[in-house]
Amino acid sequence: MSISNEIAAMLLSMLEETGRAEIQRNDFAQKLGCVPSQINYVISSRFTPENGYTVESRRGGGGYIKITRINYTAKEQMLMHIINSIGETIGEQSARAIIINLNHNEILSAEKSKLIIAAMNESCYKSVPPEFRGRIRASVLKQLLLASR
Amino acid sequence: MSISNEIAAMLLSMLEETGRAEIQRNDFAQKLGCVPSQINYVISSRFTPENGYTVESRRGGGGYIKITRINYTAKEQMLMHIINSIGETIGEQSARAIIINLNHNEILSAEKSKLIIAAMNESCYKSVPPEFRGRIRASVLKQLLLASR
DNA sequence: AATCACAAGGTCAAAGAAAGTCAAAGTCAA
DNA sequence: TTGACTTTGACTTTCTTTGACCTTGTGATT
Repeated sequence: MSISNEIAAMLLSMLEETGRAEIQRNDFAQKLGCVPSQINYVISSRFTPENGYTVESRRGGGGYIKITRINYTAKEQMLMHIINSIGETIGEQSARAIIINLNHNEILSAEKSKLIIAAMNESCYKSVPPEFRGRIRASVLKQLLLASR
Repeated sequence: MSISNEIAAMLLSMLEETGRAEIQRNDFAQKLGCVPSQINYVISSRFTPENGYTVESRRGGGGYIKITRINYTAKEQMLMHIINSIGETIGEQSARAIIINLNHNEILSAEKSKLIIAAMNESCYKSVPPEFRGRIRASVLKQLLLASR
């Protein structure tokens, strides 16, 4: 298990309890035995809007970093919003993040999520040159999401 | 007995126990006395969708390779049979026919069928030269069927 | 008010750690 | 003796870890 994963797990468990995670970067890094900037790395690689999180922070004395889960009220609109936000091309990891997030928000059932994730698997696109893969993956994802309503 | 067979046997025995095998490529290769890339060879030659396996992986620190196998009930056998009957490439109409058929035989729910049919839509593959389309469609279909149980 | 020191957090690029790709070379049975 | 399957290793891509340096906020001193 990598340190980044532990950091993420720690933050997730805080989010679990109270719906938000508020930390002081240096303290937190110290507690987990890593350099402070690694906290930023973890946040920017795992607690993205795509993953359903927002992040606020403040510098200076008494500074902090606060992570909250995005709470979508209109679920149907969220789907459309997400579909529209998908660009011309997408990678397996990002696609996966989107699906997991939708599942988290109960917009996609576990079963459907599983299917869609399967269709995002890189192995599906092996037969085509790399520069094409993201484009097709994006189209397939959009079609699947549209059909999932 | 070739090394590749030993690697496969090792993975199979892991799968036996829990239905999934998770390894770290370099460690595993070391333990078995082969070069890391041979693990990829074994996986891509033996743990294919046609054989009922799905593979996920991550690179970088803390990376891994995870193999899962489907269970073998009557319906799954049926599915595997179908998956194996799909060739290297498939057109939208044939794909659609297969799915509708599976749905009629109650092997696929209406909801799942709808999703899979959406992913077979020619419009998904427009961004890629025609000669590639059938191939990707076939891989996507196989993955989806595999994940549909 | 202007300045200064300190206390946060932010950025970025280099180095490290894993897995993926590909093609050349080797093996072996038909 | 050819053709399918294996083995190997150089090179690539992706993800993580680290640290030097930057920016911003707070409070104390002039």
